[in-house]
Amino acid sequence: MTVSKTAEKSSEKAGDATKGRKDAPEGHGQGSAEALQLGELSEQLGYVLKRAQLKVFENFLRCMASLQLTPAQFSVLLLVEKNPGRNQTEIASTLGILRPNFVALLDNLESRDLCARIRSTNDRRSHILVLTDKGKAVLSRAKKLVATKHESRLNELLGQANREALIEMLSKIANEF
Amino acid sequence: MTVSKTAEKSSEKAGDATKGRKDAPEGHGQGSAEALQLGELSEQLGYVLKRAQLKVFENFLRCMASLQLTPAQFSVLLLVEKNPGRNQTEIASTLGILRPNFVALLDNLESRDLCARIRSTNDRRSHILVLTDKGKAVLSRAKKLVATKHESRLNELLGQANREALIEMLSKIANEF
DNA sequence: GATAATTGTTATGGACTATATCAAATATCG
DNA sequence: CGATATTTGATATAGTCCATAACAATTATC
Repeated sequence: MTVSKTAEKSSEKAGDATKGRKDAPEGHGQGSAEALQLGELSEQLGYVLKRAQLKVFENFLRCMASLQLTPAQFSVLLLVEKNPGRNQTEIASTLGILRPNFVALLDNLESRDLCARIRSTNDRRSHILVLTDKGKAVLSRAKKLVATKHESRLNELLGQANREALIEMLSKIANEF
Repeated sequence: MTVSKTAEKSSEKAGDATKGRKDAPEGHGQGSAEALQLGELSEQLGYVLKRAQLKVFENFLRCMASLQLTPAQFSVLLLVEKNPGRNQTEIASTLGILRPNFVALLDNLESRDLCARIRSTNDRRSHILVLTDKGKAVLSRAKKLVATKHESRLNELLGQANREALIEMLSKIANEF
């Protein structure tokens, strides 16, 4: 497994910092005027990780605009589909979502008829979660959109092999750091 | 540059889902009882990226507990050190922080005497940013902590080469996705 | 059968993010 | 020059996400 070196961009990003320098006679401090040096920042794992995460979520939302699914909602649908019949606590905690915060998320999915809460006959405290037919259909379309417009984007950027290596490393960090 | 395959863990994570199944006679739905299947979720870039980011920030905060520096504060100090004499707008926008939100962040750093706002003589609207002596000292200690307790942790987890490859790929995503 | 624990829920506060607006200062242009 | 537009730091405010406490209903424990 090989990683091809490619990131040569000097990294610009937020804002548009590219106008013209003013070489004033240094009244006081005033370094000068353009292109800040990121310096050690571009080597900071946390910094670059956060930036990448924001970009990926942003792209995800654009890809899912037609279905109106957020990353969190998508992950819930995926998990419920894979594990039908689990209750809220199980689904939520697996996703790292606190039970109180999961309620509104589910209310949303249920109000859109994508997911349903069913009172369990075994334990009448808990709500069993299942995807509705519409939920299954929407999730199916969502998966295609993700594969087509989202993951594919990453593949052309990094290449299939690097993409897999990346996910592998991130998983390792998420699970063992 | 080569990436060694290492992440073989089946990815567990939140909660402790590893006890024993109960094969109840399926009163209604109730799948069964343990270890949810993540399924395609573990392959979703956004999912794994977010989880990794949270873990890394978490670890960063622990490492910086003695200095009470958040990732955002650390990044500001780093950037101001590397680019002394820039104004708030420049520093903030480079970090992807909106000017209004940058004010409180700076108020904090300034109240702790880590950073100073100096009214520019060239443009009396803007505040030039500089690290105080204490700010420089704290940043220096912070860098050592990060290198010692934070980055090193990543190195033993992935290996030096993979760590560099990872940061390179994340940078690429952050800048070109 | 009394007490403890669990489930879904509500209320609430904190952190982070995003927009509109403002006064002071500067830039632009007729 | 002088009117208008723009920029800078700041405030106010709203929205989202995350975290804790508390509660009623239900179940588990002893």
